[in-house]
Amino acid sequence: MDSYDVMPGHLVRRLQQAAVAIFQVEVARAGYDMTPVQYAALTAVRVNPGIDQATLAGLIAYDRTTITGVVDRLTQKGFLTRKPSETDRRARILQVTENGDKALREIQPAVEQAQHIMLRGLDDAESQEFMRLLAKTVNAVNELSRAPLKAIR
Amino acid sequence: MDSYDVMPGHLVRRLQQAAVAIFQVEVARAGYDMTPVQYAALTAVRVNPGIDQATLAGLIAYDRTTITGVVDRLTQKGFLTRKPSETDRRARILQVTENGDKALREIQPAVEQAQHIMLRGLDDAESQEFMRLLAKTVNAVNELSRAPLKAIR
DNA sequence: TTCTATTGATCAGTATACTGATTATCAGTA
DNA sequence: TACTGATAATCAGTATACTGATCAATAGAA
Repeated sequence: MDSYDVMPGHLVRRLQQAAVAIFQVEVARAGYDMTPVQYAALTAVRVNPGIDQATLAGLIAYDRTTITGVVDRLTQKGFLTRKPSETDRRARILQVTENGDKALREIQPAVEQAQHIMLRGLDDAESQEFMRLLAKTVNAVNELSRAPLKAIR
Repeated sequence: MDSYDVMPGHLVRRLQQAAVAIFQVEVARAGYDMTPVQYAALTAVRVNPGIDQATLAGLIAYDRTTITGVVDRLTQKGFLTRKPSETDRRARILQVTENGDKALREIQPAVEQAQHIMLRGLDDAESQEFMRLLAKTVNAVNELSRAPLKAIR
C-alpha cells in the first residue's frame, strides 16, 4: 500500500473517470448528450413515476443538493416534468415526459455497450466475479457515504 | 443489465464517492484537510521531485486542466512550490516543501486505514482478487479516458 | 533555418459532489 | 392547539473533472 497505483481508492477513481468517458461516447454515438448521472436519474423516475426528489436521491445514492441541478437539466432538456406535490407542499413530483421515454429507449443499446466496454479487460467469469465483489464492497460502505442508497420501503 | 444497481458504472460511482468520504474522515482525524486527489498529487511529486505539471498529470491520470487547480491549492497550503523550469520556459517545476513532507508522513496511517475501511466488506482473499480484477479492468480502459496514465519513460 | 506541428499551462464554461445554511412545510407531542 | 423537531428543496461556496480555446515556447521537418 505504499504506491498510489495499487491503492483501491486511486484505481476506483480512474475507473470511474473512464466509465463516464465511455458512457458519453457511446451515448453520443446514439445521437444524445446525456451524462451517466442524468441517465440514472431519468431511469429511476421512469421506474417510479411521481417520485419526489428526496426519494429519488436515496434510490440512486445521490446527494440531495446534487439532485436539484440534475433534475434542472433534465427538465430543461424536456425529459422530465417537476411539479409541486398536492399532498406535501414541500415536495416536487417528477414524471418522465414522452421525449424522456423516447430518449431512454433510444440510448438503451449504447448504455449496455458502454457497460460492456468498461469491462473489456475481463473475461466472462472474471466479469461476474468482479461485479459480485464490487457490489459486496459498495454495500459494506454504503452508510459511510453522505449519500447512502435508501430503498423505497 | 436492466437495472442501474447492477450496472458496473453505477456501482463504481458509488464506491468512488464512499472512498472519498472515508478518506476525508480518516485524514481529518489525523488533523489534516486534504482530498484524495491532493494526496495523490503530493505523493507523486515527492517520489519525482522537480517534475513538471504535465508529467505529473500523466503519472496519476489527471486531466491537465484539473492539475492546475490542484497544484494551486497545494501551493496555497504551503505543501508545494511551483517555479518556471530553466530548460523549458513553458513548464512549471514542482517540489514538495518541508511542510508538505511532514503532512504526508503524518497522514500516512490515516490513508492506509482509509483503504482498509473501503474494503471492509471483503475478506483477505476477496480483497486480493478484487484488487487484481480492478487493476486489470482499469488497465484495459486506460486509453479510453481523457486523462490516461502515462508512465515516465 | 524557417515553417509547422506539438506541447505546457491556463482560462472560460459546464456538470457532478459535497459542506453547511436557510426557508417552508409537515408530523408528532405536550 | 401550540410547540418542537424533522423533512423537502434550494442556495452559496468549494473541489474535482471535462470540453474546447488561447498563448507562449519548443521540436521536428522541409
